[in-house]
Amino acid sequence: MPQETFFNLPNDKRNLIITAAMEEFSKSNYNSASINQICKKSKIAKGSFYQYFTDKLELYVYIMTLAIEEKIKFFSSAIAEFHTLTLFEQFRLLFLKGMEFAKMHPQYAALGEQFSKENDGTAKAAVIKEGDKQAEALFIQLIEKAKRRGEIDDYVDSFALSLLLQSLNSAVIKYMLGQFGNDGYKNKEEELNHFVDSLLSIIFNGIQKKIK
Amino acid sequence: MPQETFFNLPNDKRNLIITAAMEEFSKSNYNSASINQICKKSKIAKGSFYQYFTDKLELYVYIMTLAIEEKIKFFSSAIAEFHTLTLFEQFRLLFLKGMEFAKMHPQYAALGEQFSKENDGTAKAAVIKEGDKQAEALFIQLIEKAKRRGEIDDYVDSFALSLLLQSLNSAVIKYMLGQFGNDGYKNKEEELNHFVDSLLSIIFNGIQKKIK
DNA sequence: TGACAATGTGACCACCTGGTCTTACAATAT
DNA sequence: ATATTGTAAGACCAGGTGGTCACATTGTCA
Repeated sequence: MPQETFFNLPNDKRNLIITAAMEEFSKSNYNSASINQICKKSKIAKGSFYQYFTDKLELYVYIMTLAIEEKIKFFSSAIAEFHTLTLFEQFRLLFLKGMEFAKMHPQYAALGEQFSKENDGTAKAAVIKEGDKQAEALFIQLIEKAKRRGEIDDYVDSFALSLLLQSLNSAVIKYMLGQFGNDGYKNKEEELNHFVDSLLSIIFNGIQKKIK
Repeated sequence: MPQETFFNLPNDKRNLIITAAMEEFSKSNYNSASINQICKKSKIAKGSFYQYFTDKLELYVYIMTLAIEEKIKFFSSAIAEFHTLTLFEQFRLLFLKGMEFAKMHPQYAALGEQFSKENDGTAKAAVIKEGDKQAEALFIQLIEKAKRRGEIDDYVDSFALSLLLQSLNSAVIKYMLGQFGNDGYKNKEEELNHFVDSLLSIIFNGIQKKIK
């Protein structure tokens, strides 16, 4: 957590620092990200920075925590209504929400992308601390429940399916981040929806030609 | 390409440099990887290094090219017999070969992993140059052919399926690299085979409960 | 043996890094 | 008016970076 001096700052200045740090950490990994650049961008002196944060790691953890909190907040409403949905609808919602999140908060999504590529073990561990593997746990939970409801075949390997969904999810987000940012992604809504449906159709129906 | 002085080197010395560079580039990304460390590890002077390579980028491209060539060589025999196989068998072979490659050449696989995470656009572009998207092209080609043979349903979105397979492929390799390297992975053959079959079963048969 | 070219060497360069520390300033309390 | 406190500031530090260069060493041919 930052020092209190940081929270005593006028909102504008504090937000400027946060913005600058987010830009830097979504552009470069932990080692390559530069405190000097963040100071320059947010127009504060080096000495001031070290009165707000004890070191680089504290800033990194703080920024990542902000992104994670935002994402949880964004998804919580969707997850709340999960119990009323079939597994297909649950996955669909998860994918679409993920894409919507990346569209609405590309900065946060980019931070997440960068974090997933992070090499520095210390930095990664400091962010994760305890509650990691949430995504995997969530997927597996949904799958097992659907099995019990008889929605999907028992022979499906829950872990394999969970891994598949996770990697697919991140691939889609990465693909989206690549597409957006440059040109406008408006009016692509329909196209994206269709794409998600194609993916889910494969997973649910398989690709093998059915014998009729 | 390295300078001729590099190729005039005795094999031992040249290989030592290559090994050291591979270790460094698979541990750190382009920016963080250190020429000084590579020199120290391979016991050559800084000045000598710059007689073999004009700059860091040349070394990086050279090392990555070696890894790519090795991978292509490794896969080429498998791809040669593709026309005799069904799509399911093709995918299965591709996955198993990929895992075998990561097992036999963890160093090369780690280099590939690091490259997929690379932030530095210049370094990435220098390695890719023209012939990227080979994996995607290969997958799509296989899928389209299988469609024409009537092996899989026409309604399957080729691009979606290709993205699914790619992301799955990298996830499996990443999972394997995480497992191996530390403890021995011997005797895990059966477990890995089963895992691949689970994944392929999902893709081919779907997860939805069949009405009998 | 001597001359010449090729190669090895590490001190050195400018620049950048995360982090410190002394000084300067502003506001408040006495 | 003075002392105390909280903060802004940026010069400075040790250490690392990619890259250079003058010099030492070696090998080869005459």
